[in-house]
Amino acid sequence: MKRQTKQRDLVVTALTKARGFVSAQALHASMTHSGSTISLATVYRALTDMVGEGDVDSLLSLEGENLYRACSSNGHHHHLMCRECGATVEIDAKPIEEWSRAQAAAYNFTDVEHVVDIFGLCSQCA
Amino acid sequence: MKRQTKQRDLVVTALTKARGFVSAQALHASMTHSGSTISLATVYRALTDMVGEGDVDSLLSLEGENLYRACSSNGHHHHLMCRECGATVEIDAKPIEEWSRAQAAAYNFTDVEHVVDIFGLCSQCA
DNA sequence: ACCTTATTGAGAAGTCTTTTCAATAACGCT
DNA sequence: AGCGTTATTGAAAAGACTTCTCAATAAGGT
Ligand SMILES: [Mn+2]
Ligand SMILES: [Mn+2]
Ligand SMILES: [Zn+2]
Ligand SMILES: [Zn+2]
Repeated sequence: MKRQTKQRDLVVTALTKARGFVSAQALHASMTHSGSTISLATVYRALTDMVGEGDVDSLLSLEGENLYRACSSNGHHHHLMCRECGATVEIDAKPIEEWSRAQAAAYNFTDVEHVVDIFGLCSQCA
Repeated sequence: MKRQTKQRDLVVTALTKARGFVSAQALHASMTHSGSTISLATVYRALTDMVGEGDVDSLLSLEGENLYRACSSNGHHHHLMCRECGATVEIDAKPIEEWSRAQAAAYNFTDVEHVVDIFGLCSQCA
């Protein structure tokens, strides 16, 4: 059975305090800076579990690094993210969903999933 | 000045023969299998250069690996790709471009770029 | 042919992530 | 509260992908 540990709680807290998407390493660094002695491996494990349970969103940065965020929206949605500070806006995109489905159907692709994210500079970082 | 080498030509040839998107490592493996003694580093260098010159498209797989393809379309476009065999369909997405711009503007984001790719199983792999 | 220097091959190194395994601690039970 | 089971942890090793280093090679202009 799944156990509730201090470490997992700390990861949740730290992730919630983060402004936007953060990497596992950045999160671990900030936790360490705050006095925690949690290991990097445990941060990775916690984030991976949370993503699997749907409590946390993840996406690949343009550099191929996994970033994580405790999103407020529950359902499927997309992101507009500042590539400088990580600030993130959650956006619904019904037209995208339709478009994606239509394209897949048109070319007889099944079991489809789409990656749709927008990266830019927020007004503060611009 | 840029020099034309046998190795670069071989990479172009191998990439063109590939059905869809392939990783640098897969491409190198297939070239090696075909008798070439080109080094992996050179394959990476060639692909990186070609992407920079706009002759080759690249995208991040869902696992975070860089994949490459010699696309037929010149301009900006997106991809519907089989996650099993790499087979790829190039798709225009005017509505997506508009939508992307609109979202960025609405939230005062500048210097935006979007990642829009659809992954699934092609009819053969399904 | 010769010279200059961009390019190559081979391996080392870098970065992100997962795995291993012995030690620890969460939680159900008494 | 005490106990036993076993999920979880920390630390280090390993794995995967990519880039870098540097001496040797070869492209291409003269
Ligand atoms: Mn989200
Ligand atoms: Mn393309
Ligand atoms: Zn910003
Ligand atoms: Zn396929």
